[in-house]
Amino acid sequence: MDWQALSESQPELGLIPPQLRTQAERLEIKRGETLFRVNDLVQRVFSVVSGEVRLVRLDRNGTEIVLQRSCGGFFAEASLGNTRYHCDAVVSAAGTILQFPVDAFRSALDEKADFRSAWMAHLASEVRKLRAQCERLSLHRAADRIIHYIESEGADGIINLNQSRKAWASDLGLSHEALYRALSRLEANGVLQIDGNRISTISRSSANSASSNSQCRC
Amino acid sequence: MDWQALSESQPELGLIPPQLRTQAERLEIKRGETLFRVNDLVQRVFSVVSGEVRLVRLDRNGTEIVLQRSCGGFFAEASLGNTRYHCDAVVSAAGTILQFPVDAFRSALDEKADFRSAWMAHLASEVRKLRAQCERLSLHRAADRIIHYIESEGADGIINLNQSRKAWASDLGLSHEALYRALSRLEANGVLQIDGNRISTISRSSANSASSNSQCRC
DNA sequence: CGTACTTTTGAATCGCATCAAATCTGGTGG
DNA sequence: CCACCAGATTTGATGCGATTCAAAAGTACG
Repeated sequence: MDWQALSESQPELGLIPPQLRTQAERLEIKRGETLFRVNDLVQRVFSVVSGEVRLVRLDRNGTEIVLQRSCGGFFAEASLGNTRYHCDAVVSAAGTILQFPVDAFRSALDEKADFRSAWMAHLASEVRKLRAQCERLSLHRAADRIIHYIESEGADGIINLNQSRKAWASDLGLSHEALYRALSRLEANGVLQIDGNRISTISRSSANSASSNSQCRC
Repeated sequence: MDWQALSESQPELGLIPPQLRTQAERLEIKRGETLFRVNDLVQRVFSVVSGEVRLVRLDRNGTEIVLQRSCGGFFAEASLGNTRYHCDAVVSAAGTILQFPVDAFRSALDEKADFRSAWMAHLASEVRKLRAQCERLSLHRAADRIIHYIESEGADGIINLNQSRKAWASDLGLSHEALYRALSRLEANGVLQIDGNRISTISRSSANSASSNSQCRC
């Protein structure tokens, strides 16, 4: 398995120690397939390489509640601490995944101090990113979400998108039409400079500091 | 310090080992105060007991980008892995916080296997909750977010709210008016049963399974 | 060249935010 | 106990912005 190439697209795979790598299995997944179901014993840890996997829960009426859509990287990390799953994992777009035996994963975390701290750093970084994404999604205007994304995910107000605008729109919780329109409006208003996948904010001379008058969450 | 009472309102404080507890400091915080700034050295780890703290970043025009609003529990967990902060921490509602020396925190994680796995489980659980919240916030209709909340945070379609509806509305990324209206509409339509803070979904006999025709994120 | 997908623009509709105001609630002090 | 106040809860009216449906143009790839 080409861990070099894999780690470039999925940085968290770079954390995996050599011994654990040898126990990884590559798996082709087809749309509609189920990787695990509620109450199944946790026996593997999964990472999406390509395609999409959804964690879903069915309510009493059979309505699907999506808990997570994963297009890359580990998912259901909390399963490491549980014996059984609390949701189903369904493939929503064909692709490939990696799977590790959960016992080997757990003992690697126990024994390898390096891996352990790398894994904790990975989790903490996920938490940070997700918190920012929640704040972004709670903004109501498309333009605000775009600016928030650039300022929080980019560097110095500049970002290089590594995904299509349609996928970005989905990240931002917007329809792709809304994203396209907001982008061109922001460019027309001189707020953004757009050059293909390189998008940057333009600093206005009238820099008045933020008001910070918004309501508290609690 | 009354760790018993603290752990009841902030479960993650229950993880802290005795030795680390002795090094905790309680701190009263006032609105407008700054706990740390960008590029400050990471010297403490913080947990909100009451009030609200925001992690913010200022863009080139001085506009405030909110990365996180914390009304309880640890915040800026990623600072444990960094030497300097990447944002400011500003008090947006007066209250009290706990602070731990970061060195003591790190060595406790190194030395105490129990604390370490509890902390990893805490982080993984945060990741799970935040992913579900992101999915929830990417739903467009108020009713969908409410149902999603009940099904993902509650048990068996029943939830006991431990916060005001106004605070819940903020969690859901809705105005409180929109939440009130959606709740009474759902109750009138026989979808929800509302009894004070106990809210439950009602299973309809016409249980047709989910369609799962929604677009992929990628 | 054809196919599948993304990007782009248009028009109509829907749902939520916002502003406003009234009522209800719990807690404080006289 | 009651008056009072700060919040939370509730209802109404209005406007805006995003979704949705539709369709055309651009683009990558076999």
